[in-house]
Amino acid sequence: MLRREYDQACSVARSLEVLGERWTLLVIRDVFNGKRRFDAIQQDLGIARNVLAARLTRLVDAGILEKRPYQQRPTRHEYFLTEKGLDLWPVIVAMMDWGDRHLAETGPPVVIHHKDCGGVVDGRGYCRRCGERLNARDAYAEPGPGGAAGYPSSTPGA
Amino acid sequence: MLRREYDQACSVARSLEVLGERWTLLVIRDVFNGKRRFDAIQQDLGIARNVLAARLTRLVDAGILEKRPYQQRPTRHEYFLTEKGLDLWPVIVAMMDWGDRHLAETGPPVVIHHKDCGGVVDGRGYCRRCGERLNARDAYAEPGPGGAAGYPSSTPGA
DNA sequence: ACCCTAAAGTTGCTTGATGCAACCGAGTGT
DNA sequence: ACACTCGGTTGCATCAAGCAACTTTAGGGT
Repeated sequence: MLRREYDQACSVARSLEVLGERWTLLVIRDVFNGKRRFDAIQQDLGIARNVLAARLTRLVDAGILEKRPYQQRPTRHEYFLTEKGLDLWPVIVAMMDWGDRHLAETGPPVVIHHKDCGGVVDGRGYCRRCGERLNARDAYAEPGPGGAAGYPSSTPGA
Repeated sequence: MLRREYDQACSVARSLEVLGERWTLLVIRDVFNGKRRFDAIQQDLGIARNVLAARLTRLVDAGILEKRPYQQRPTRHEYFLTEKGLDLWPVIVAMMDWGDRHLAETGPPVVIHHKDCGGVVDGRGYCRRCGERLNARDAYAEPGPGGAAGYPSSTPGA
């Protein structure tokens, strides 16, 4: 990105300075869906490896992801969402809902469910069945009628 | 953008194919805030004119903005949000809320209010005072304690 | 010993999107 | 006649993204 900053007194602009680069939100979505390792994300997105490395370090620097070693010698790490990262859940949900309603012809490829009651989650992050207002930890994703592969019933790890 | 498509069966990815380019969401935010003309948006964002032209035609093609002439000879137009564009309001609200909570040190630069009761709108697009679930037409933006210039009490035109 | 595989990147080169400034065309103001 | 406005378009330079090859530290097979 040429000039990374948008220089605006606006929280949308400030958010986009961190999230607005190509691939960034899809990387975050993958981590939400339980893909925590470099190669898993790289293969899922088909993103260039150098670009993925740049995005991950930037997200770690921004406090959105956390890098944790899961083995030594050789050291291998996984990426987890921090609280700040988990707070992005409503953004992802709102964007998914908009795409479901305006871009998906064959129905939603992915449906989000409420863990406690199994109800479907709406575009504002509320459970359609019990009406509860949810956060990232209260929900899980599953393939929908639009047919998405690679969507395990994953929970956002923290 | 090199490969515009992310090629994923996911509504987040499909939404980002339209919205994910640099500047696009800020252009939409400006139209939400009543900036409907080319030069108004260009001066507010400091975006290159050719890039703004490209974004606007793409957003019109995508059915998010609508181009309407407001005078003849010479023909001048304004850009308005369509229903599809107005439906992006929850995305903007969620992103603004995240930035307010995690990036704004001096308080929110902009606060969204409920037209009917004047209450403040939360990150899910609900009125904190009367509890109503709101849409774009129910709300207006005003400068907040974080100090944002150029935020008239504007309503999203349609 | 030797070869293959794996994870998590790094390096170098090419391609394409962005930034900048200048220009254009139709009409208005003085 | 001249400058000015709005809504762009054109040309060129720069920087980010894409791609493939390479690296490091290990384990497994023969």
